[in-house]
Amino acid sequence: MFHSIEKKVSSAIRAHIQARYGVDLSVVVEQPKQSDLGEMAVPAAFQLAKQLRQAPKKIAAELVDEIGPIEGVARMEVAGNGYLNLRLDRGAYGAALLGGVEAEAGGGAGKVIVEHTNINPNKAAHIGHLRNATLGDTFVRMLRALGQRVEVQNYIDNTGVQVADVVVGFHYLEKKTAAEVQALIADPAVRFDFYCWDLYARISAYYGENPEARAWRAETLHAIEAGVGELAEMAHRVSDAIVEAHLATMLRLDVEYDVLPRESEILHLQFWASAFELLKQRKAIYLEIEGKNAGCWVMPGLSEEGKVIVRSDGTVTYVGKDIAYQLWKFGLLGKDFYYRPFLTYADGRTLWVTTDTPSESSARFGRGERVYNVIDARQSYLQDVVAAGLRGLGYEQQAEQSVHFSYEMVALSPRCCADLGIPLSEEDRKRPYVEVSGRKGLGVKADDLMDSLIAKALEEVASRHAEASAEEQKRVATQIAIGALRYFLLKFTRNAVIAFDLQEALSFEGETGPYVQYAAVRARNILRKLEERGEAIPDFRAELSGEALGRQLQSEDFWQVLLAASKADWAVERAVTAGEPAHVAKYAFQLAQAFNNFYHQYPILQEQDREKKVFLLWMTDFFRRQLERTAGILGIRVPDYM
RNA sequence: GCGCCCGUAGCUCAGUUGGAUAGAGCGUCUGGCUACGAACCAGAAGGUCGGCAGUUCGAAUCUGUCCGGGCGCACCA
Repeated sequence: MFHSIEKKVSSAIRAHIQARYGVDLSVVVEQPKQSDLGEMAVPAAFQLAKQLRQAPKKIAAELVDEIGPIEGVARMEVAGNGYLNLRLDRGAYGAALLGGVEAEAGGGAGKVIVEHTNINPNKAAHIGHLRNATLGDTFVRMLRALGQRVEVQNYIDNTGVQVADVVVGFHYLEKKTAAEVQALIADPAVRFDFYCWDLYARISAYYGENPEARAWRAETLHAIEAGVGELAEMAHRVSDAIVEAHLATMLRLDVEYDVLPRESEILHLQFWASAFELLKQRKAIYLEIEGKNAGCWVMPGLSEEGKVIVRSDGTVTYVGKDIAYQLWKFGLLGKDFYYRPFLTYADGRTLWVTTDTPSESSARFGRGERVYNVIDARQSYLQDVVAAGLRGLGYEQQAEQSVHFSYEMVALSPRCCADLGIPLSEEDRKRPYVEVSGRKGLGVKADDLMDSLIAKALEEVASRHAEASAEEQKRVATQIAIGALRYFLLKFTRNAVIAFDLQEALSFEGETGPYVQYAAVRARNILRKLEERGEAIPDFRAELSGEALGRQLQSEDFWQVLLAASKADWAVERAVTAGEPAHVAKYAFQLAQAFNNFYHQYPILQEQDREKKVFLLWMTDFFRRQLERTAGILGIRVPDYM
């Protein structure tokens, strides 16, 4: 609603300026700093001032006088040194919202692929992985809210070094057979992903003290690649079990995927061989004959010596495989996976996994028009190499459409380490934050964190709703805990390093998920109470005329709340453009804040004037819908009560 | 050495791509429960936007430079 008026305003002013001054100006519409300045501000006169060599104030005055009426706009005035401030026709605006005139869903025609999570399947997920998944999942929800077709991929590196290391741990350190590992996986008393977390830290430490043990890793990697024998069998069991654990962890956060492309299939279906041929044919890489990279296939341009893609022993590097995978995502590889169903989500959607054996399934993935890779900022160099690979092959457009959706790492604050009993060196204690390290087993496990949050929320719920059943309390507490966690991870912009602090994350007050949930719960409570007292929810469209809306919206308070609530789509659209889920989180918080204020100031159910009461109830209902929708985009559920 | 990111209230962070008097949460202090449940609301204090120079009507935002911190730059992934 807001957005469509904004567009009308922009094009009307642009057309007028074109006709009157012969200048084509892209007219920007801003939000005034203070609400009493109106709903929209246009700084066009400042831009025109340069070209026309006239005072901005004079130009602005001319514009106000000469532009005819714009639909939906009640008044236009000059403010400050030359701002054009606009005030909307409140009655008409309210009537349009009441009538349910909603913005046309206008996503792009092509499919967008978002790849996120991508955790090595060799140990439990930690908070860094949660930031990745929450950012990716929220961005997916944002795109879908705008009507965009989106495919969610979670890449599984099930044949890599990290899986190999855990296998080495089982085989060489613990002397376990594949069958024994399988028994461990099946043992309900063992958290297998937690077990591997510790084992991975142990084997990493062991390599440090016994460098010769790295030969075990090489041997294991070969076995995995060949796909036969005890070690390969074990790798399979381990990675499959950990993938299931990761999916379960993510499901607690309401994060779901469409397909799991796996490294093993990329290997078996020879994706690399196809990509290698392309790269050679189109001369995107060359065989180095001298220097330190002699004997390697190298991609030029990124640094003086270039980036090695194929090693002198003929094996391909990780980036090389990533280029092949990226080509597949755009449908440029000339090869495809086979797929089989992996699991079915509660809403009936199927999660597919790649396979190398031909199957009947008609599932098809990839062929995206635009690809977002949610990967942390430390890998930006490698993402640049992948994009350079596409360019080298002549796929300039696809390189443009490959977006490294980067974010900074989650580290631990020194205080948090102390709280968790993690010993720190003298040096680390002075740092602003300490980096999480899987190799050192240093970090906060995702499931542990969620458990702590749920326990804390449960205390609060139990103290307020002792009458509710234990099961119900648990459900509400879980929704609150997850809301708190997702909001916490989303409220920072992507390039801020999060110095994770347990006490801060456990907070349910102030700018938090529960604050947002609470506002929506309060709105619901009003409507529920009304019905409990035997009153029906009024037929808003029948009872509220345009005049009535205009009358009620004279109140600055009411108008501001309604205006804020009507901007949900506008906020999401801007956030998508900026690539910042944090902007949606901020909007949700501000909306909740506006409502809490309104709620406190106006006792709606006590209102005696019928028109006003109906109006206030409508506002409440409208607010509730908008906030629930926005919370949903953030992946935050609204509990039945709090 | 080269590249990227960061530096804004005591702390943690926003700041609509160059606009109006720089904002929020936490913390501190003051006040508010008649259930539309206070996981809330109202108010106060708190700033040389790291420093300097430049670009222009106008800079937290752009450029240069310096200071301080972080992360990358493998025939690892």
